[in-house]
Amino acid sequence: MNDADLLSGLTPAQREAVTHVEGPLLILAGPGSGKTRVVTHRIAYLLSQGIPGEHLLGLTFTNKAATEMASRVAALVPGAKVWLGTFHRFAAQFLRRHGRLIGLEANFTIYDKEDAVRGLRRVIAEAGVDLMNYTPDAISAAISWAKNAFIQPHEYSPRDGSPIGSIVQRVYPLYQRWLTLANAVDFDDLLLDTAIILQRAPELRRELDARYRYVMVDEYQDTNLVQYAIARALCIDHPNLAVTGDPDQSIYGWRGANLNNILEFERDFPNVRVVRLEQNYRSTKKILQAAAGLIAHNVKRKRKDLFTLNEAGADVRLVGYRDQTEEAEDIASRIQAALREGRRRARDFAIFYRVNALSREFELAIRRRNIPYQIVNGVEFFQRREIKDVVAYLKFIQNPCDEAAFLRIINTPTRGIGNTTVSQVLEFARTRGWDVWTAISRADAVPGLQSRAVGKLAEFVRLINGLTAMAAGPIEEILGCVLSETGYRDLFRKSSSEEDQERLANVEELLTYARLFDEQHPEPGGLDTFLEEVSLVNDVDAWESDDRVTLMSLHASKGLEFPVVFLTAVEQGILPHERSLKGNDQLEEERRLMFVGMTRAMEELQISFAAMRDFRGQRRLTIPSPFLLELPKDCVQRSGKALDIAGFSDRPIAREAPAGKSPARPVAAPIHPLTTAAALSGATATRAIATDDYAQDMLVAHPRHGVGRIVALSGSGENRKATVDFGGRVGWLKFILAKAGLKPLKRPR
DNA sequence: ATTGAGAGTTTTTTT
DNA sequence: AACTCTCAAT
Repeated sequence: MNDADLLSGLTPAQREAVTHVEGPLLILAGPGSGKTRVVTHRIAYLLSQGIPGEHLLGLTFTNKAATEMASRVAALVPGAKVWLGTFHRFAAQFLRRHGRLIGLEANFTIYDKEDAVRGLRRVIAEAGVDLMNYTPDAISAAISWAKNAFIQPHEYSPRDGSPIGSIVQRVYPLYQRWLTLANAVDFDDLLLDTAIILQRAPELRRELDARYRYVMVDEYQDTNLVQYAIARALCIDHPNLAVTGDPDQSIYGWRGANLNNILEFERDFPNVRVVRLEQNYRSTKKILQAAAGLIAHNVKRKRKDLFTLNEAGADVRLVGYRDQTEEAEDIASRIQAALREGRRRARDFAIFYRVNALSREFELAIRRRNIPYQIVNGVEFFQRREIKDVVAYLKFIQNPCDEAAFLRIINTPTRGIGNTTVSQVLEFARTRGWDVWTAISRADAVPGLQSRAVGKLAEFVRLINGLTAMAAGPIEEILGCVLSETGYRDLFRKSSSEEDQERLANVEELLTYARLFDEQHPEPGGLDTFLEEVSLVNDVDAWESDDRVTLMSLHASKGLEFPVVFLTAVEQGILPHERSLKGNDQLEEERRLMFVGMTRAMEELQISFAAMRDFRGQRRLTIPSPFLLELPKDCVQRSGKALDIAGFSDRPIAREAPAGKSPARPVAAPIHPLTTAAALSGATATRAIATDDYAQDMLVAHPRHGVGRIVALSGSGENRKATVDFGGRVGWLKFILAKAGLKPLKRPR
């Protein structure tokens, strides 16, 4: 694509941003202002100016944003080699290479919050710290806060008289030492360690600065101090930092995002070029007007004048329902009616809520009507117990110092190694300064250990050794062996409980995921990449714009757009959330959150609340959110009887008949995003059909060896291989399916 | 060492 | 209401 094509169809402001090459650039981009388009076109423009792709670095907050950008850049400049990804991924890759400088081996593990809190618990217990009445969660949050504020263990000092502060001061260094011994980092460390290294190793910093001449940061308003430090470190010799952001869409203050980073960008980079994108291409006038009216109530804000040339559109609907059931049913009915009349497709709709826990009622109402839907829910899949258990085996194989993984798998499934044994081993490890693996490898040296326990531990070590031998192979194969070797598979096979069947289904989904991964990463030794991916992805990233109604939290909605949006449960205590009522800053963040939600809507927006809501098993009367009173009246139409109760009826209430019920139409059942991704992948479609007939755990017949059970599968197409367990003398054998003539006997289950 | 019952706690949002 | 953790019985 040539320059003229690149620049055609851009407004003067957009063009100014796209053609800016040298020096710092700040793009203040309102919602729906074509920001992504500007960023991707700028990348294409830089490339067209002869700048090699290797010199460009784009940092985002979600993988989704990164993927989106990458695919749009690829469309503009096929084959462009630009590094686009999240801060956390960048940091993880950086630490794989340079972590040694801070005591991390290349095979370090990334702990999620659950792992981190578990470890913290242990550390606290071992050190005998009195938590007073604080929970480990609270301590963990405090440590996380410190890390985001660029405070290292030895630098931490509590504010005078802060009880939690003094606990943190004691625990933080212990926790950090525990992580180091396990060769592990938590999410915050990824960024913090990277920033520290860049600070301590000027040579390396210079090298990276020179390598990444042009750095771009998306959603700059969400950066915290540490991310700021990283970006800054890469832009000292070559101050070509281009950031995009919108202070009004800053909704991650609770994660340490520092709004000052964007508000003071002009001070940090005095000769910055500032470009404002204030024209909205997404929403109707009424929607934009309502959103602008709301956000105008924020005091700490740079004024921005949003406008659109789109048509006025319908009024924003404000509906008060009796309770959450009526709310969910009415919304589902409206969607159903629009689908029935052919006015809309399912993918046109989105339902937003402040907390994920509110999704259930909507899910039920929508499912009842057989409307296809998709819940985009945090990190749900990889958070499930069975998934984490199986993945923990992989983690332990990759990094045998990983204590969190060890604790998770040592007795899962149960193998007769109980708490006492584990504690003795860990204690032993501590006194010698050994990691867990070393300790269990020499279990016979542990004082006071029963001989039975020693035997069991030796067995465990053998199991892990066996698995480690396969570590360089395909992930799907390793997983398959984990399942059969640990007895996990038998456990599931024998069980008939609903719960276990669901677990089995999840594990199988993980296998599919692994298979897809293997296909995309054919080179051996992808285990660390796989684990990194598993640790850093979330379900939002797997979100497919399939033809389904989308249910998601307000936070997850950022960056997306939908023709019709339902913003639900806008009640005091929910939006704004009760834990955000304290400070004005927090209240303003909640208001921004609502602003973000509203501005996702293109054509229709409905905002609702319920007069009664079930909460923690209790039914309570609610108070409508104060934000509702801040909506400009002339673009909002009110309805619903609860408005009377709520004292909103200063104008006659338009009663609308609820959308009628209709015979259910057969539509696809909702499936998990990961399944969707797998089902839609081209790789799946082009695979040879025959090899698809084989599945994990299937019984097969071999002409010579007789009947065996498939332990693991790997590879794809003609190269798809199966590891088969024939039992007895024959044991395990590996076959190329296309050639071996294995006869499928029976599907598992 | 494992299991099950009862107690107690939880929930904001996400990399 | 749902989940996790603790403690006592097997």
